[in-house]
Amino acid sequence: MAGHGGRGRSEGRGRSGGRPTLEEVAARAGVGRGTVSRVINGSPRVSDATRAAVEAAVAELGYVPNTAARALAANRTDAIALVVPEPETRFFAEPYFSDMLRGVGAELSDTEMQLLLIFAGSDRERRRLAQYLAAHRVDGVLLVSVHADDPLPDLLAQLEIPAVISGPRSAGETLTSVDSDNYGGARSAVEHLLSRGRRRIAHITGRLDVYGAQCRVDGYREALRDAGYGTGELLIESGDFTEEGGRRAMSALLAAHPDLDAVFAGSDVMASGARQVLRDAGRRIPDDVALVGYDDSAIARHMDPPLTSVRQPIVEMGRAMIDLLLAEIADRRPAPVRSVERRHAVLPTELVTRASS
Amino acid sequence: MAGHGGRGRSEGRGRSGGRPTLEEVAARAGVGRGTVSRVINGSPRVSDATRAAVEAAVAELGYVPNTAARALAANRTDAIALVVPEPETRFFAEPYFSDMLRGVGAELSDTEMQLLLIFAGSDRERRRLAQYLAAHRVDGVLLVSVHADDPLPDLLAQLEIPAVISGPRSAGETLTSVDSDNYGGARSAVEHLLSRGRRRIAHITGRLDVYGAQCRVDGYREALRDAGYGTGELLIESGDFTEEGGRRAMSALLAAHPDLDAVFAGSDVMASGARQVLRDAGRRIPDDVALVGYDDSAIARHMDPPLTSVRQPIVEMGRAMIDLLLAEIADRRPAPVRSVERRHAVLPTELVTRASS
DNA sequence: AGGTACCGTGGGAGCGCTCCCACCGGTGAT
DNA sequence: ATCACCGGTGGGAGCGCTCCCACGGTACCT
Repeated sequence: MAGHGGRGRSEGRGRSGGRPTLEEVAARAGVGRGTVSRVINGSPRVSDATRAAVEAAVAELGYVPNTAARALAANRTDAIALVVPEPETRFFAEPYFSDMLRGVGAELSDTEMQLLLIFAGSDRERRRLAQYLAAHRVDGVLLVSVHADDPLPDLLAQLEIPAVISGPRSAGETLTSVDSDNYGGARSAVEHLLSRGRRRIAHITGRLDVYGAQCRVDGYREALRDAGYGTGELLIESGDFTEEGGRRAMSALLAAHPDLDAVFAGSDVMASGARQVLRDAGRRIPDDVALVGYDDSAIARHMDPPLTSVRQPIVEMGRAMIDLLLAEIADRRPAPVRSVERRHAVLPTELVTRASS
Repeated sequence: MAGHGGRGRSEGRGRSGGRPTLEEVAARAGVGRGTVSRVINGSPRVSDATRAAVEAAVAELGYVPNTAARALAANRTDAIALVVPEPETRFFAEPYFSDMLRGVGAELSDTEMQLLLIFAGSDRERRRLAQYLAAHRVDGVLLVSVHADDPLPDLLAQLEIPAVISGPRSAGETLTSVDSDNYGGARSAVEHLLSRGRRRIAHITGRLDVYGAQCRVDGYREALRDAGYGTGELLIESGDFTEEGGRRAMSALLAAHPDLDAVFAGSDVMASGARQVLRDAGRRIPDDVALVGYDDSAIARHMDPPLTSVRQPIVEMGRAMIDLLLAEIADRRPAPVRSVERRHAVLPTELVTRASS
């Protein structure tokens, strides 16, 4: 807290008060600055005896590296940001973020890296974030829940900041991405319904400008195609991930195909809307119509009857994001561009079977 | 991303790639480095014309200060930490933290300060935190939900890191603190019950090693004393902030004082436990026994009947914590010790009346 | 014996900023 | 006219670290 920059302190660098520096550790250990630096940073090019001497000096002096100095000299920050482009309320309300944070935190705990949580829900916060990124205050960025038209990914690319996105924006995502297997998850849901003897299976989609929702439609379509269904036998109605959307889609489906005996909804929330309409129409679940959702959220567990749903491995996705991001940061360290090919991790989903199907 | 330390880049500092530096801005504006620094930092000792010229150069070059360099030279980080000595799950589960974070974030948004969220639930995380603090990577610390025997406050004092605690650990708290008026909140609850004609009012306390719980007992005691009650007429039973504790305390109270007609519980959770016991004993709420809780949590709103409860201004407490912390940091900047007297803010509570009383 | 290799090491230079001192010219007091 | 003063300014020095070059020593080759 005491000494500041400037000449003002040239007289005797008193031992008391200030934190010890590399130089002081070096003097104590009877070696040079460079050697201490090598020990601190775990370089292998140090003899065991020297390393031991330095470590002793570090312990005696209670030396802790000055992060600012290191950041300045090495041009890195040892910090990464988890950017949440949502208002904070959403962050706390949805278990998705909590799980993600858990995975990220767990994977990061073996590291020297510091995680920053940044909300960018409002315009103001976004401007702040842009400033923050422009200042290169983080070595990399984790992007979750990004909308298709968000300018953030482009900004990151332009600033050449390593970034990993969860839920790619399209099949040709330019950023390194982590995703759950939406296609496979949808397939497993539909195949489950088929195996239960259902024959007229409808699908309520999410917003089709969301890539993941699109993949789920593909999974539905191909599962039925592989079961011998023709294109004309697909019962697809689009929702928008909301409960109201689920209700509307379900009403339309029921009107057009009164003989349907199963519904695969693209999210638990939409399944909840669908359930209301089915019940109002006098259809029993699962006796008359089987229902399957997606996300395996709290809604699914508390629905009446409990909802079969596709679980995404959110925690593992968080871990995977960190793995990829750290790799990308490491890659970029020596040469600006090396492995240009982007990496895309896709993690398996799991069908959680409950009474609704 | 390109240039590193060392001599390696001495040949021509090309405009492309690297971020502009203070020096470059100064050259562009035709002034000295010091002057640009003054403008950037809003010093008043700059003429309007010069300021305009510098600002133009900053805009043209897209200059953004290098945080690491500033931190190194000025010995500050422009960051503060919100330390949560709980596992992350608690953090997401309890609206307390969410509200607190909202207040803190709001108050900080006018500032250049960066907020770090640090969990210190496990031993491992705590060791990490200690290292973090020893490296002085933040200018100040916000401490929430700290237990009486936590060594963290001492560590902060020893490292001379400014800190503000929410919920002082005792009446003689050495750290600057922010609290809600537990005493006044309890008084208002009891006075409310008296005004509703209740005459035999019991109190279920929280853990008495928590200072706030102690204050609530004082409020209960003095409200009754001022209403003319003698010490012998106090009906106090201690809980431990848990639902089970609330049940136990309520059972004991009911056994000892079957004629009680009101209960003031030191938390909503304990009130919830008490309600179960009252109901099992055939007491109607509020007809036979009025019930009042503390915290005004979601539990209170969803209880049957909805629970009258004392609301704490958590968001405002968050704001107040930031105010005090920033003041403390500013104070300490020129002279290590100036205003030694600690500040303690106490914010008013509000009784939210519902059907249970 | 001389040459080459390599390991371990010391220390110069520089990262981009803040702080402070010195200096400038213009005022107002003497 | 002289001097002290003051607002405004330029730039040296230094913050603590990393990076890299240079250097001495040992080991191994020819």
